[in-house]
Amino acid sequence: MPTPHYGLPRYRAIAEELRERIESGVIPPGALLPTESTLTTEYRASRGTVRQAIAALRDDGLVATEHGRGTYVQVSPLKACRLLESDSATRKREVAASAELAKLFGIEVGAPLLEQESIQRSDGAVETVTKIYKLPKTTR
Amino acid sequence: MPTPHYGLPRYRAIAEELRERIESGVIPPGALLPTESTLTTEYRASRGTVRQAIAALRDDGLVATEHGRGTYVQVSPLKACRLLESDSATRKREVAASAELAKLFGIEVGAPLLEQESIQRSDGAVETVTKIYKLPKTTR
DNA sequence: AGAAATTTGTCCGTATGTATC
DNA sequence: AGATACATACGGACAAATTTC
Repeated sequence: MPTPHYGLPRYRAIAEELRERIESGVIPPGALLPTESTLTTEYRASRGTVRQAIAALRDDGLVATEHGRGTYVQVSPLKACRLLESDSATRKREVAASAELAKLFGIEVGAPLLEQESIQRSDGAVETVTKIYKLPKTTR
Repeated sequence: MPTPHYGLPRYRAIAEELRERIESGVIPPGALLPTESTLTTEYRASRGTVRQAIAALRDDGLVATEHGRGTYVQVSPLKACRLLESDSATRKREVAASAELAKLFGIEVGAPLLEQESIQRSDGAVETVTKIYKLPKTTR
């Protein structure tokens, strides 16, 4: 049977489907995605196509794959905001905008920015450091 | 013929070979890489493997591929990254650890760290910039 | 400790679709 | 329109890491 792909490629469609499951919380951060062979039968796609879909999510940093283990859902940038509220290892401070950040926000270099830093540890070792930059409310 | 791969996977070996050609100037910036089918016969590898090698280079920002055209060597890996990514939503790159991050991760200042940056906009205006730092996992 | 099962990684070959020249 | 080149998709086979028994 041929392999036509009208519109969205299948691997992208599958990636979007999985992305929704993740972002809606059906598959929470830290949980394992269904195995490749499961997804293969679920979507009736070849393993290569499924792997391509997962690779797309991985490129976006949404998931991480480990050999022999599986593919884990990562703490996504958006959800990181919510995590900050409950996490203890979090800190807020005002910093001066770097050249890069200033350009992004469209402000002057050195202008004040609000930085929220969150540190995630595993067995005491720092695993991830998340920094969220926003404009101070006073400038809005 | 089976598929043994002692040590380095073939697609990585091919990627390294191509990287050398690029960085040594044999294939100058702006030039086209050999076509996939050419590389297929050159390395006696399947097209999928060649494409995997090219994808690796693309991930590093060393080349860019255009449908129906070919794969171009980028002007300057580092500079091109900054220029091209000014609009994209998320990007990954390797950065040198600042004093603060080095202390947190327990590494040396300037050691490589993986940074994933995510930009959230609202009506075109940058609202939030999220940066997630992790230790590079695999040996690069 | 060791064997088996599970799961992801690599590689091949083929066929067809789509964009560019 | 035809040729060239990259994109998508399938299926099969074996390798390597992890978990389970």
